[in-house]
Amino acid sequence: MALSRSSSFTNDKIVNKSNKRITIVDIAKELAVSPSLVSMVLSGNGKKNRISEKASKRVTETAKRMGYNPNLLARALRTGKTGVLGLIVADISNPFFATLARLIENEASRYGYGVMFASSDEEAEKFNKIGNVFITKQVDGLIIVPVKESMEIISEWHSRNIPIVSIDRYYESLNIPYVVSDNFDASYTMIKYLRKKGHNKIAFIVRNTNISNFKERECGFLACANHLSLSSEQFHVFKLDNDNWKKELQIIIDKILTEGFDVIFFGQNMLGVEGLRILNKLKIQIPDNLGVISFDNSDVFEFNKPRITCFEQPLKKLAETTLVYLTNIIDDKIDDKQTYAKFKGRLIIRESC
Amino acid sequence: MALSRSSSFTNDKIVNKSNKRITIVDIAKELAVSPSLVSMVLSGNGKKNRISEKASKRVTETAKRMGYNPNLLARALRTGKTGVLGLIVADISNPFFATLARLIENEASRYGYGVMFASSDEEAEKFNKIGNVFITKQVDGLIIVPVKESMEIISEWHSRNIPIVSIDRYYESLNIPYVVSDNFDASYTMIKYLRKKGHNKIAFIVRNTNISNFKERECGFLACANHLSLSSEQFHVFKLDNDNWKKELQIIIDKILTEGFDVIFFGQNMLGVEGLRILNKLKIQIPDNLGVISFDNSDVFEFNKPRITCFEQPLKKLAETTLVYLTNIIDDKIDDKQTYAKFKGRLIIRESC
DNA sequence: TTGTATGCGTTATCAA
DNA sequence: TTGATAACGCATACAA
Repeated sequence: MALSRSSSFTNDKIVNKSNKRITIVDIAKELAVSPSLVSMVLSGNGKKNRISEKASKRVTETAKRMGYNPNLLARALRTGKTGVLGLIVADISNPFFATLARLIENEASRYGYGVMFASSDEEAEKFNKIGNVFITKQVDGLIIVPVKESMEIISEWHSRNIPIVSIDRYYESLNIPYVVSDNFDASYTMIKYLRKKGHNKIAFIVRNTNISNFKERECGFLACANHLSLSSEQFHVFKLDNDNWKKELQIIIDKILTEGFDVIFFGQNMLGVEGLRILNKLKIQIPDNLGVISFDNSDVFEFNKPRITCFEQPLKKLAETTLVYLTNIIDDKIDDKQTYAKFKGRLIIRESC
Repeated sequence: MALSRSSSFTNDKIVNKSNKRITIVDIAKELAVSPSLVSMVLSGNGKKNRISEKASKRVTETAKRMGYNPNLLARALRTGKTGVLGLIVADISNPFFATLARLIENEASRYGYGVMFASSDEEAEKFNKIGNVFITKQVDGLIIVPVKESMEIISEWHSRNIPIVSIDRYYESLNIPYVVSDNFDASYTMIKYLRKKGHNKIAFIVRNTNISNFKERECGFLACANHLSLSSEQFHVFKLDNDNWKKELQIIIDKILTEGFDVIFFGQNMLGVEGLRILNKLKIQIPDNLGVISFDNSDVFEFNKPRITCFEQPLKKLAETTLVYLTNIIDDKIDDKQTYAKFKGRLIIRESC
């Protein structure tokens, strides 16, 4: 390969010397027309600018022949559009977010966007830093999973007119479009199911944070408990602080076991997986000694024995709608105020309760 | 913070109204110096260009005061460096790649790079398209997981002098740096372990492709079988074509069960998970009726009952080394020929065999 | 329907 | 040690 003198590949270095990148100017020269004409055609605005069919054709053809590739950087500098979206999740290695990321990737590419990602680890500081990096890199829009204490950060971005859609979680008081599942309904449904199955003493474990999704799960839980006239002995909410939550979880589970709850309701994917790890280690018999139900689906819940009943979020819908919203904001097609979507998920009944 | 009027955050809106983006020209005017001086200081080349301490300080200070943010697009257009890396994995929603992506994200950010990702779904066509999008977007480098039939595509990119590091898989004949685990050793180790446990008839399931990792796993398997003088009845390699592999897997597993193999060796994470799903559905007793061992670790393998013995890859090392290589190539610090790293992983012994 | 001129914000070259 | 000026490649308002 390195020997063939005539191949355009192998000559790259040599060719590069004489032959810099092909630009619209080169094409214009070749055709003896103006660069602007070429630009209009090649940027897809030929029709809009009423360029003649013939001229258009000539341009596109020689562009192809000369091996023209638009310099997106130059275009971006000029137009302010990079064609890149920024995605901030809590942790891309968490299957929940990885799945979400994949769906978002698919949708984004349908609209011609690439996506940069980064993980916040649920830390506001990282969240802030990442977002600012994205903004500095001039992403056209941001898809964010808010974290604890991130409201002001997001608000600040919003005030700079960065197109943002919040996914999975949201801040009601921010006028930022959001796409979430109906966590209230989900909790409610799950509790009703537990009651129907005859469970009498329910332990609900959730993160101690004001983030919408966790809060709504808790509210759904409490509302349903209230609606079903459960006494305060029949249910309890256990809250985990973010730092060192694994240790706390261990302690809470010990407590739950000694206090004779008959079912644990994990308020999140990660809590469910980690909780299950602990329960398995303790060799707790599920569902005989203890029922288990968890938010979010996961391969783990399917492979654990017994398989774990859970509530699956409609991730595909979330991703789809998020991109509809975001592209609309970017294209100035919607007022971003009060735009939101809430989708219902589904209970997947298995053997754990 | 939100109350302090002097904070740069709260004043942002007010500033934004009257004030378009602050550029080095604005700063230059303010200080009555030339834009080039400002540029030199702000781009960190002050020392190199022997700008006086005093001038440097004045520039940085007023830049901060005026709320200057460099326009990375303009810089990128000028320098040709975007500060973005492109990552092509087979599927970001696959926990194996999601974990890898997270580790790469961490490393990349240490070097000041952002990362765009996309999934090839093991399809050469998508792989090609994605990579070209990345290149068009002028990423500074590419981290790729090659797929079947992707050699020429990669070679073409390489010939265009795109910095590339291949991870997890590689093409020997391409002079492209790669970072992989020692798949040969892994297979070898696993088989030796199986033999030691007394297994006599081993079914090895792997994808039918020439991609390095799968090929080496197969070679390791065969070499070890040979080394241990296994007869041809004592082992067999089953190969799956990519399209519709799930159905094929089902058929192969049926065959394995009827032909009385006493252990299945899954040559990949996904095969292991899907295979296990099938075995569980058939209510096969593991390890009594059939032993199971798989490549790659996974939560599923930990939660399945019995837990699945597997071989874990040293993902962190892969990610670290990949970024060392890639940044070196980008900075022209190494000759990219014949640079590679192979790391050994570890066997995780559990109850499935 | 086409062409001209200018700017996007930086950096790099050269001269002072 | 600093400044003037020319690119980087493209898109657009305006003129023809």
